[in-house]
Amino acid sequence: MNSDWLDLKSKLNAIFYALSQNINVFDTSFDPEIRVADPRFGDFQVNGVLDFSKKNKKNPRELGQKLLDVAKASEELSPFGMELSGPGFINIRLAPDFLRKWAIQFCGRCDFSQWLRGKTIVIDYSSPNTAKQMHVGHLRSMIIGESIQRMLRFCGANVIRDNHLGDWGTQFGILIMAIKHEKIDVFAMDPETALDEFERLYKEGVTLAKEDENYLNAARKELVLLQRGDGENFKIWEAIGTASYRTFEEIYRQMDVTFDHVLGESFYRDRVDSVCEELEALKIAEKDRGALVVFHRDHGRFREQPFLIRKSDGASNYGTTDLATVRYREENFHANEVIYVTDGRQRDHFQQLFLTVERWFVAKNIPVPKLKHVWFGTVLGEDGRAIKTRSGKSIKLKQLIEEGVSRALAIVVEKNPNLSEWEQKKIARVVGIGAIKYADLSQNRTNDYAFSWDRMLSFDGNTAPYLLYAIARIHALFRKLEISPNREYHLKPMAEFSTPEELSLARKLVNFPAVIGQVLDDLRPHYLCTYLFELASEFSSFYNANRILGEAEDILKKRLLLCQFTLHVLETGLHLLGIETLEKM
RNA sequence: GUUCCCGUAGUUCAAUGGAUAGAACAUCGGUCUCCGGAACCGAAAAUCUGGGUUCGAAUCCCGGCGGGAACGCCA
Repeated sequence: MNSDWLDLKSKLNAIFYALSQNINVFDTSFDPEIRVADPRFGDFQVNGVLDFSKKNKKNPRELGQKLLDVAKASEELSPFGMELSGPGFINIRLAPDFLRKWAIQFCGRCDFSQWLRGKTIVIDYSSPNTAKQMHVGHLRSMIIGESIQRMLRFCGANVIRDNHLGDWGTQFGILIMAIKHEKIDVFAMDPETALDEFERLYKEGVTLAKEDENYLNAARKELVLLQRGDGENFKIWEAIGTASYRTFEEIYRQMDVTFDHVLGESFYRDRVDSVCEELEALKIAEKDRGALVVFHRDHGRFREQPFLIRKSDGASNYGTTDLATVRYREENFHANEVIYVTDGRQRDHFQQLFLTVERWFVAKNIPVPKLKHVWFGTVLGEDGRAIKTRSGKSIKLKQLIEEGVSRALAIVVEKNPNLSEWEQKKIARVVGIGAIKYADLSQNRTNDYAFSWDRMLSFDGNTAPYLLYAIARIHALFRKLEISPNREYHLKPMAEFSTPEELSLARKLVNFPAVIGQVLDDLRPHYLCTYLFELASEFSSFYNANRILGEAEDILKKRLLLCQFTLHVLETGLHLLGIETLEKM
C-alpha cells in the first residue's frame, strides 16, 4: 500500500473518477463526491452519481449500476465491498483485512505535509489594541487563529503569523494628554499595573475632553505631534507599546501562542498616504463629503455604503492601514493567501477591503492573493448577552486564565490527592487552559457561544478533559507494558480486527485524513473536535469491552496497534488545536 | 429604513441538498473478581411558522414571528 492510500477519501475519489471516464455516459464534469458514510450503510459513499444524473437528466440508478459494474471489475477496488443503494448511492465497505493493513501502514505516519506545499499563507490573528488589557473579546481570535495556523503548517504551507496590533489609533491623543496632565512618568511605571493605569488615564482623558474643550484641543494637538514624529510624544507612545506587549506576551506564553511578526498599524504609518494617492489616481477612490472613499458600483450595498480610506480631517483610518498591509504582505512575503481572524462585526469592512484590493491590484497588475475573512461570533454570558463581569466590565483574559487553572486545580487535587503538588499544578494548567480553548474550538465559529465554566470543566462529554483522560489511559497502558507508544511502530499483527469494537475503532481512524481535509476547506476547527471526541468515545467503548493485558500475542498485538494509532491521532489532533496533552492526569 | 447572521430535545451543541436529524449535559435505568470509575451500556426527549423549488429540504427561494449585529469620519 503506498502513501496515497493514507487519505482514502481522495484516493477513492480519484479511482472512481478514472473509472467513470471509461463509461460513455459520464464525462469529465463528473465528480464522484466520495464522502464518509453513515456507518449503517458503509464506510464511504459515492454521492456524485445523483448530482451528475440530475444535471444530465439521466436515471441515477442506471448510471450508478454502470459505475458499480466497472468498479467491481477493478483490481484496485477489490478489497472493498460495494453495493448500489437508495436513489443511486454506491456504498463502499472496508474489509477487516484492509483495515489491518492500512493501520499497520499508517500508524504514526499520518503525514499531510504535501497537501499545501509551496503555498505562502499570511495569517493575521489576535491583534489586540495597545494601552489596554486583553479581555475576553480577544480570546477567540487568538484561539481560533492559533489552531488554524497549526493546521496549515501541519499540511505543509509556509505560514507567516502576523500580530497586527492596533497601536496607532486616535486614542493616543487623549492618552498622552492625560499622561501629561497628571504628570505621569511612563518610563518609571510598574509593569504589573501599567496597563490598568493607562486605561484609567484614558478614561480620565475622555472625561476631561468632554467637560472642557481646551482638553479636547490639547488631545488633538498631542495626536498631531505624535503622528509627525515629535520626540517626546513618540517616546511616550513607544513606552506604552512596550509595556503593553510585555503583558500580552505573558498571556501568549500561557496560551502557547507565538508569532513570526508583530507588525502593528504603526508600522504602516508612512505608507498610508501613497495608498490614498494611488487609489485616487487610479480613480478607484473618490472624494465624498470631504473624505476619501471607495464605492463599489456593481455591489448591492457597497454602491451606497462607502469604504472610508481617509477622513475629512486628512487622517488615515484602519481601512487605509489594512490596504497598505495587504500590499506589504504581497510585496514582502509573496503571500498567496491572507487569512484574517476577527469577529463577525467586521464582515462589511473586510468585504469592502477585499473588493478594493482586487480592483487596486488588478489595475496595477499585481497578483491578487486569496483573501479570507475567518470570522466568529460573540462569547455570551449566562444571560445570553455578550459576557461581562457582574459590574458590567469586560472580563480580563488574565483573570479568565487564572480562574480556569484554579478551578482545574481544585478538581485535580480532589481526584488525585496522591500526586505531588508540582504535578497537580502542571496538570491543572494543561487542563484549565485546554478546557478554555476546547470549549471555544469545539463549536462552529460563526455562531455565538455561551461561556460556562461548569460545562467546559465538567470532564464529561465533548470536553478537553475527556480527551485528555483517554490519552492518559493509553499512556498508562504502555507504561505498564514498558514499551514506548511514540517510537516503536513495529506492531504488525497477523490477526484481523474482529470484535465490533475493534472494527468500529479502526474505521474511525481511517477517517482522520478526511477530517483534516474538511477543516482545511472551511477553516472550521470544530470538525476536528467533533471527530476527536467521537474517536475517544469509540476508544473508550473498545477499551471497556476488549481486554488487552493478558491476551494471547495475536490479540494483544492487534489491540495495541489500535491503542497506539488512537493515541497518535488524539495527540496530533489536540496539538493541532493548540492544546497540550499529558501522559498522566 | 437597508443589509447580514442566527432560530434544532429541558439545556449546550452537531448534521457538504442525501437514506431512520447525531451527540453531550441534566433526568431515569443498568454494568465491574474493573488494563486509570475523570469509564462503559441503555431509555425518554427536538428542526420557530406558512408557502415554494425537487427523486430528496434543518439546509436553497419567498413571506411571517423571535433574537443578535453592521450600516461614513473608532478599530
